Amino acid sequence: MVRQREFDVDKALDAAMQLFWEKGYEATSLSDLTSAMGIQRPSIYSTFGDKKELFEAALRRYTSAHAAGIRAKLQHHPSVKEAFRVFFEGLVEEEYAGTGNRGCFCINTMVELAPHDAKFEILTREHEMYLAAMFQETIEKGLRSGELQAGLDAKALAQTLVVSLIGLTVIMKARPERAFVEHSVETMLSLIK
Amino acid sequence: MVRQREFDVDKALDAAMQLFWEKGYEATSLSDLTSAMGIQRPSIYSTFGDKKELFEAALRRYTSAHAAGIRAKLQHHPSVKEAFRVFFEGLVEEEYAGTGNRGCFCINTMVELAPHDAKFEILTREHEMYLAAMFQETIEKGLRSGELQAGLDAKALAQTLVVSLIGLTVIMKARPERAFVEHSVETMLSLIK
DNA sequence: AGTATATTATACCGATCAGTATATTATGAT
DNA sequence: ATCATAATATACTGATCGGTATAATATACT
Repeated sequence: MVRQREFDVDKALDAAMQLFWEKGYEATSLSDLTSAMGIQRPSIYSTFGDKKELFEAALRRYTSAHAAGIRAKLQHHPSVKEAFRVFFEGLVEEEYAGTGNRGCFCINTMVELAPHDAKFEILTREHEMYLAAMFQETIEKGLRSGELQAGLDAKALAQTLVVSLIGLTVIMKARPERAFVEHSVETMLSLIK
Repeated sequence: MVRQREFDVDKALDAAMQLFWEKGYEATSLSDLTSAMGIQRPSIYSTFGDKKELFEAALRRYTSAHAAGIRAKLQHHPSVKEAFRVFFEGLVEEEYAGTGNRGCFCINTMVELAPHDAKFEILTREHEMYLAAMFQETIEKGLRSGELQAGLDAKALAQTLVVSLIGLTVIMKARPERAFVEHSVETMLSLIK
């Protein structure tokens, strides 16, 4: 009965996500978006709404993929200590390997939009809280298995690791000497005992 | 021989700093700046150069004041542990007291500009390295006085505290429950032993 | 085949962007 | 008092911004 959409909504949203992730909200123009997404301006508006709504959709796409990725990494090793070590060291390795340096889309948004837009304050907070909950679950698993020493405060430690993760991600944007972040990672990991 | 400037360069730069600090580079327009600085557009260009140069001057002004402020706080207490405790707890108190929430201008710049502009990558990195050096000096003072236990790695700890400071500052933009950051601060401080 | 409907492409909207040309005004030396 | 100089205020530049009106195009049902 009607003409059907010619582009892949998912692929288009992914392209928008990549662009917003790299450049942020303000610095990304509608022209940038149409080029990257391979569709025309009216298609963006009819499918995703205005620029802010598209950004929100892109961020939601990012956070769910990001959370799923971290969950997978934390479950990859039977040892909780080893899982966290591989996770944090992999984070550093990833940032220093490539030339690009996008960091975390959610953290970028926390800095750029959360202080001026309640919707993104909530959205980014919820993501970080979700990460903290995953970290806490992982630590509690280590406590149950006896790998981690009893009496360790799983919640406080999980929250500390989230703060560290954010700090690491942000400082790497300034490209400090690798030893700087490696020392920090080592010290952080020493808290998981 | 010539007409003299009618506005206070320092006051104008301070107004620009406040604005860039609050809104970031892209979201601050020249019109915003002329309003806040109380001067006309050509006065900005003749005195400070273009928007990027003005931003750089504002950031430099911020980083020197910021570093001096932190130095003063770290030297305020004879006990190193107490000095760090007061510093970090004051940081949290400050953010949760007011309604506003600007965080740190340098961190904002690390996220917004450092990944795409080498000048700001260097500038922000140098500031964070300077903070790390101050932290390290403070820790070494505690080692010399015997307050801190011998064998403690002053450099690694200082770097970790800088990462934590950044993480705390950023997560507070998402306004998590205060207990979240307080737990993190407590855990961080436990590393200074 | 004809028609209703939604997607597409083009071109446009007023508003605002960073930056500047122009002309006026104020200063200090002669 | 005149003049050279620089700071000021106004108004403008072309470019780009986010968003949309319009018209052409393609589909699925009758």
